[in-house]
Amino acid sequence: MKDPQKQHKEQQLLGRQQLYQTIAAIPRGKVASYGQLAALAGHTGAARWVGWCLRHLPKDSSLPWHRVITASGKLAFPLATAGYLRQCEKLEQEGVPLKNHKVSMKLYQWKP
DNA sequence: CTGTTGACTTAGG
DNA sequence: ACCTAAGCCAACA
Repeated sequence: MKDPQKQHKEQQLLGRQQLYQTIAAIPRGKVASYGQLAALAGHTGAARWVGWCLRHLPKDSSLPWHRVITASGKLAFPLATAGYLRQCEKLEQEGVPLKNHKVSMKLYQWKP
């Protein structure tokens, strides 16, 4: 049995690690919103922090960052940007269709 | 320690 | 459905 304080310390030290682990757990063909991931990683309300982390993600990261979209079902990138196009491509590749630049959260949102 | 930033979210209009 | 304003949290300078 670990000390509660130590566990809390570990939770803090985890930080991005926990978030990355959560993102990696998103199954293929499903998507999750920033706020949802933040909450699952133990940082409720830190949706913008999730965005910050992804922005600082190593270029060679194997994380399925393309499965992370906004709560409204739209991609977080502005249209006609390289990031937007890449994410769109990967999502369709995994069987997640985009209707008029939007994903149907009702059908494709990951529910753990 | 204070201020700024951002691949966000929600509530109103 | 689209736009705006305010709220939110962690990392950084």
